[in-house]
Amino acid sequence: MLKERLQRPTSSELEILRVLWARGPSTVREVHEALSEKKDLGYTTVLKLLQIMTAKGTVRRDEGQRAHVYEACQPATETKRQLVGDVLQRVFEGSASELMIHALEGRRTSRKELEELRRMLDEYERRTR
Amino acid sequence: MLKERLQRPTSSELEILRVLWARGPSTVREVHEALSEKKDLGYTTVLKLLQIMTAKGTVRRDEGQRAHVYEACQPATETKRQLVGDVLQRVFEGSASELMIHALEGRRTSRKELEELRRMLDEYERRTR
DNA sequence: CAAGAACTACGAAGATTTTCGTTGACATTA
DNA sequence: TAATGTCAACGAAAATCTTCGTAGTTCTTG
Repeated sequence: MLKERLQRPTSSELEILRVLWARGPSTVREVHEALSEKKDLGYTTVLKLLQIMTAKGTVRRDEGQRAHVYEACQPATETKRQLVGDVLQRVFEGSASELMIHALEGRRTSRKELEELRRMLDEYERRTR
Repeated sequence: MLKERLQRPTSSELEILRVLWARGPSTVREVHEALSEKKDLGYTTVLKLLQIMTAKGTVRRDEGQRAHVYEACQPATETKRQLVGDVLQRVFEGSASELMIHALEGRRTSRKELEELRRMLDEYERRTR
């Protein structure tokens, strides 16, 4: 089942990916414990999710040990890009400024974050000039 | 069934909302025709979706005419805010600059769009100072 | 070694989404 | 007015997502 690109993790899958991104390769137990902080999920639920994600090619696993070790197939950045790119197209017809306007409304954005955003733009522009 | 806030339209629902946002209040036939440009959906599929969205409070309808007229309950901006806010939290832990970085990578962004982004930041800053 | 603990695999129930077919009401028109 | 077209309501199939329980296997340890 080769099918690298185009991940669209579901909501639960994303939660698991976030753990894997934060912790690096992890066992079911580790993912389950990390998730337990926030949600109350059964161990086998997490296991099943990881099995499904393996089938989908979202994660791969090392079966070397008895407790298999799971790892995201794509780097976090790539998946995040796809997720935001999806919203960008589906909601904002590709307009990054529309996206950002709506991201900034609906919350108080600190002076610091605005500076950061400007720095980002300079950086991006310099890099792609 | 009062439940104004917190819309999380599904993928299909979003497509319908986009038509309603673009056209304003519309009949099933009108929505169906607009969608047919892109996708191939049956008339009753669109009708059913609109009925479900009515039940969820996503749209309301005027039954004055034989062909009911549907309209989004929330202004487009509000729903878009919620959609992007959702991604902002779930994917980027609330960091707008992370969101923007990933939105810009994964595509070629024109000089024009970058200017627009800067203008938008200035505008936002001025407005919230 | 026997009992219990830690794991994976399976299957399946329940919820939600997506998509239509069918039916019956109402309207237009030949 | 009879045939044809346009609509909404319903129900329901198929696909996907979410969540576990159970069974069977492989350690660990008293």
